[in-house]
Amino acid sequence: MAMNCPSGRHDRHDVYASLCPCREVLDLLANKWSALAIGALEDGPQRFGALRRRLDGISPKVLTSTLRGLEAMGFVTRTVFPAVPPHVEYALTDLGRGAAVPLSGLRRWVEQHLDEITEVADAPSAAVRRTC
Amino acid sequence: MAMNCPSGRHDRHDVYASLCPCREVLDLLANKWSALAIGALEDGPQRFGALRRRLDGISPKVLTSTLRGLEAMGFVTRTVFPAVPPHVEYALTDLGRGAAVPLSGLRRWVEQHLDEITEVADAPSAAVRRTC
DNA sequence: GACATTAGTATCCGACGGATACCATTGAGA
DNA sequence: TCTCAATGGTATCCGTCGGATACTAATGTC
Repeated sequence: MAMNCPSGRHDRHDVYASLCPCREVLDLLANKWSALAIGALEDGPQRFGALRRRLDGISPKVLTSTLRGLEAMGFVTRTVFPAVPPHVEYALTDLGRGAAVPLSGLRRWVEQHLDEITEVADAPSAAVRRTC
Repeated sequence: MAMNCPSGRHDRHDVYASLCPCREVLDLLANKWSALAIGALEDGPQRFGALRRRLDGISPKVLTSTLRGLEAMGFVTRTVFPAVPPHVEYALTDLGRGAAVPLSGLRRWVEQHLDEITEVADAPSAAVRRTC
């Protein structure tokens, strides 16, 4: 149970240490929209509008801030093609492709176990709709 | 690219469909504190205070609401032992143990790749502290 | 001249996260 | 007897964030 981070140099990081930068990264990735955006970009580079449609229900403001956050940490690149109307492409970096692996695992787990979850969450004041 | 959910009965769920209950589940699990709490509970049942200490930096209010959310969806159980001072134990359900797998993957990935991330996020206005 | 397209930004509002203070109850210690 | 610590929260306040909606610039097309 090492508290590795708070004390200077180290080569083992710990998401359970509040001062470890891990926390910021976890906060960025452990987020509904980030998980969906990175997953969408696994199919190849996408334009803003395509992501907006794929991430059904996201508002443009939130999509912008999600992508800016991912860009700032080096998970995606943003490429502007000078054209009118504007043409901007977002793509995963190598780092982004790496992060996509555990995130895909999470998305897949949720999809595959939803039925069990709704079953369980059923009895007490149903926090989850049962049918789509 | 199936939009499986919005139309009644189905046995394939899709986190990319805004109306699929998947979304609520993903929103609950794809969250910093949920990921940490479920990870902490993998070591066995824990009391409120122990979780509070383990999830370094969480406020009691947020810990309560996180645990209540996980309980409502059937990922953790809450057991009250009638005693003074109060004694309450939180534990993973089978479902919670299942969800813990991809979440561990995500936490581990972040810890193992933090150095690359800070390196990349370095050049532009460093959104991430480099040392702990 | 009117309209569609694209990648956002501007604005408003309510919900949520985070920080802090506080509570009830009892056993142990002074 | 008085005081203190321990536990599992709740109450309160405040700033940030998410979500919804409207709007913009610049150009090609009809």
